[in-house]
Amino acid sequence: MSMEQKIKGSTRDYSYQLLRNKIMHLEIEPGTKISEKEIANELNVSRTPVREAFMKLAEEELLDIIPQSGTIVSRINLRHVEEGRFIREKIEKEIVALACGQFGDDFRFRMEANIAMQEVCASQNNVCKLYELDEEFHQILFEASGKQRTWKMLQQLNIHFNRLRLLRLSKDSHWEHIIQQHKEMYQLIIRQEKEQAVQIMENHLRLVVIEQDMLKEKYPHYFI
Amino acid sequence: MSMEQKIKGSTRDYSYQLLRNKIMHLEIEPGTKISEKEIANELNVSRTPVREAFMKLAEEELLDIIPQSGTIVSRINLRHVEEGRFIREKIEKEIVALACGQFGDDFRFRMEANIAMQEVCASQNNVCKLYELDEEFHQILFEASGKQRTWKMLQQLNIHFNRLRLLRLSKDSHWEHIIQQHKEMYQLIIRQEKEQAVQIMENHLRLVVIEQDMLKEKYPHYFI
DNA sequence: CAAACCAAACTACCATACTAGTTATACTAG
DNA sequence: CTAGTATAACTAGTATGGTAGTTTGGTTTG
Repeated sequence: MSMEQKIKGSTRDYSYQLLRNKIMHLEIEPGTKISEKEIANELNVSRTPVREAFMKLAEEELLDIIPQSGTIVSRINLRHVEEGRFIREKIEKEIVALACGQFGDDFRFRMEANIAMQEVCASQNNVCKLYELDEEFHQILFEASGKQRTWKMLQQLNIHFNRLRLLRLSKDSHWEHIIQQHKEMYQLIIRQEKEQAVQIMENHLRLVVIEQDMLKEKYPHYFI
Repeated sequence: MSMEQKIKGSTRDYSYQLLRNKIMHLEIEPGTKISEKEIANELNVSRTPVREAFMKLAEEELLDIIPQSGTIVSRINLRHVEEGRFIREKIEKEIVALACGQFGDDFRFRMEANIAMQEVCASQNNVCKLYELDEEFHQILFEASGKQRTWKMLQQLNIHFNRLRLLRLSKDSHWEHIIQQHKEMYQLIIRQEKEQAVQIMENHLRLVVIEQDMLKEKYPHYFI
C-alpha cells in the first residue's frame, strides 16, 4: 500500500509516524531490539529526528529506552490493558450519556458515513481501514460531547489496549457483531435512550476481554 | 530553597524538571517567549537536552512551539481546565468507590502520615509543599485501587487544571476546608461508606470551579 | 572445565555546526 | 509620509562528531 510515501511534515514526524505504524501493526515485533543509528540509516535521515521520535514513542510506552544500552519494542502489558480498558469503559459510558443530549446534524452525517464505510470494509476484508473506522466511530462520540481532548488522552492511555485490539482484529474476524453494536448504539443515541445506549457501550468495550487468553496463548512472547 | 541543585538524572531530565517547575509555579509567566538557545545558556547545557525538554513540555501543552519561529509558554486554557476537571471527577468517583473495598494497612499508614503533614504545612503556610501533599493524597487513592497508571495519565490531562489549582492555592488560603474534606473522605473510606465518600469527592473536585472567575479577572493575561 | 577479567564493539547521550524558514527592521520608491 | 521590499537577525529543524556507560565475547587464570 506504500503508506510510507504519504506521510508529510517534519522529518521527526515522518520517522515517528512510520515507526509507530510498524509497531502497532506488528511489522516490528514486541521485544525486538532496535537502535537510533540502525533506523536512521534505514530511513535515510540523521539520528536526531529518529532519536526524538524514539523519545515520543517511549513516552507512549511503545518503546523501552535503556540509557547507554539499547532500545526495545515494548511487550504488551496486560495489566496496562486492563487498567486502560477499565478507565475507557467508565469514561465512555459518561460520553455516550452526554452524546444522547447533544448530537447535532453534522455529527449525524459523519456517523452515518462512518457506519456505511464500516460495512463496505467488512465486505472487502479491509481490516486495517476497519480498525481506523472503529476508532473514528468512538472519536465522533467524544467530539459530539465536546470532549475531544479526552479522546486524545484516552488514546495514549490505551495504546496497549489498542495493540491488543488490532492484533485481535487481524487474526479473528467476527466484525459483524461489532458493527451491529455500533449501529444499535447510534440509533439509541439519536433516540436519546440513554440507559440502553450506555449498556450497549459497556458490552461493546468488554468484548476484548474474552479473547485475551486466546491471544496470549497464541503469541506468548508478545505479552508481559 | 534551591531546588535546582537537587535534581538528578540526565541533563535532559534536569532541564525538563527545572522548566516544568518554573512554569507551574509561574516563575515564567504564561505568554512569555523563550528560546532553546536562551534557556541552554541559562542552564549551562547544550541545546540538545533543552530542545528535548521543550518537546516533552509541548506534548503536555505547557509550551507552544511554532516551527522555525519561536516558543511561548502556553496560557491556561479554561476549556481544557473544565474538560479535565470533568473527567477527573468521573474517574475519581470510581476510584474512591474502589478504594472503599480495598484499602490495606500500608496505604492507611501513608494516608495518615500524609494528612498529618498537611496540617503541619497549613499551620506554617507552606503552600508549595501543601500542594504536593494534596497531589499525594489523591495519588494514594489511585494506587490503593491498583490504578497508578491512570493517575499518571490524569496528571497529564489536567496540567491546565493543576496550574489553576496552584495559582489559587498561592493567592487564596482557605485550605482548612480542603484538609477537612480530605479527613472526612479518609474516614468514610476505611468505614467503607461508599456513597458518602463518593459524594464528598464530587464536592471536593468542584471547589475550584467557583473561584475560577475571580482568578480570571485578576490575571486576565494568564488565560485563554 | 569454570569463573573471572579484560578489551572491543556496541548503545544512548550530549555538544556543536549548519540549514531552512520566519520575523523584524531599515531602506527605498512612490 | 506611507507602502512595499530587500536584508539582516532571529527561530527551530537537522546532521554529525565525540563521550561515557553497557553489553558481549574471547582470553586468561584458578
